[in-house]
Amino acid sequence: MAKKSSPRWLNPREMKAWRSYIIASRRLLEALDADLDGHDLTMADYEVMAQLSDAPGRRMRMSELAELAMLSKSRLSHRMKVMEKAGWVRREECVEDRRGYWAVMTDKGLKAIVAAAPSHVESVRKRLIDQLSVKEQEALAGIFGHVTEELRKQFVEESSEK
Amino acid sequence: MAKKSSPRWLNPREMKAWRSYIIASRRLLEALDADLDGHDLTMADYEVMAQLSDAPGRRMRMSELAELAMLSKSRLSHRMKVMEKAGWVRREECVEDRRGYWAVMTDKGLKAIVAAAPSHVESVRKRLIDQLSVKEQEALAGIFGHVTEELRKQFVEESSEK
DNA sequence: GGTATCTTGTTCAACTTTCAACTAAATGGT
DNA sequence: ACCATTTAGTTGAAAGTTGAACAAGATACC
Repeated sequence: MAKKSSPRWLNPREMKAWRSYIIASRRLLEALDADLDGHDLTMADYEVMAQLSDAPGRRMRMSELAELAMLSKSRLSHRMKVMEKAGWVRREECVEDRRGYWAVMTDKGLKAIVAAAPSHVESVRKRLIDQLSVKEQEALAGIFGHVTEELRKQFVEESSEK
Repeated sequence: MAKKSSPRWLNPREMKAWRSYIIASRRLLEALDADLDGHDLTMADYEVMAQLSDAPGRRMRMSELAELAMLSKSRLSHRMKVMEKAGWVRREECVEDRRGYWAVMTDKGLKAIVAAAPSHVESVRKRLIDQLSVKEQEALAGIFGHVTEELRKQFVEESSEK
């Protein structure tokens, strides 16, 4: 953990890459969230609903849903309570594992996500995807595919060291 | 606003670009925040401190700081209260504009950011920058520089259309 | 100078997220 | 069968964020 060598500051090219990325990402997320406002959804809730709508029987175990939507169990639990109150989802006890629950999307929930999806996709296009050439789309996928993989490796390493 | 045409769903290439990006971004932010944990900083607070440390006299008006750090005035106000309690910043009344305040970084605050910076930069390198070739760094800067610009344009358009 | 409007920054209340504690059920070893 | 450990999921309190409302000072126009 100790730092012996002097810090390797970012050179101008590296700095530009990093700052461009971080600034655009925040603005992009802001814009996408704002675009979803009319549908009473945040990006996080949208992700939950989208995953659920894709699952067989439109149902998924809470843990798996949390995993896919990249939320903590606790956070998902709280959000589910809200969405349940809105009538979009329902929780069912799980027979195979009596500790667990199924998150089940209701018809009303399906209607909500189906209503929101086209405008969300349009928003993703307008704010990002349609701004990029095919080459750039491929570069984006390449860069971040690689980054994800590397983060996973690093996570495993860090978990095992001590 | 009305949607006449059927939604233009993302094709596989577009989908891959979008998903890779959004997933990696969330994981990356998580990792960077976790790396800052030891210094009692979040990315948002780090940004505030970094901007302030760069400003002439290590002081900046609240509004400008909020702008640069991409926080709402309200949010900055709350964070400042916390950081003030930690002794990292101080607020001074502004003589030229009596409505306003200066956010001023204290020596203790400077020490804190100077202590955190090398490990944060190392973290940005390890998680992102050092994973990329020069070409990829340039692609990243190009893509997101362009995206930022476009978002700004769109924002102006949307503000003016009633 | 008077007054309408805009800007600065804070505050309060509602809401969201995090973190640690907890219940209960499953798993695994002996 | 027993007990320790792990896993699923929820809860409640604390911390963080948002957005509207607000006070007070600046600006602009007549």
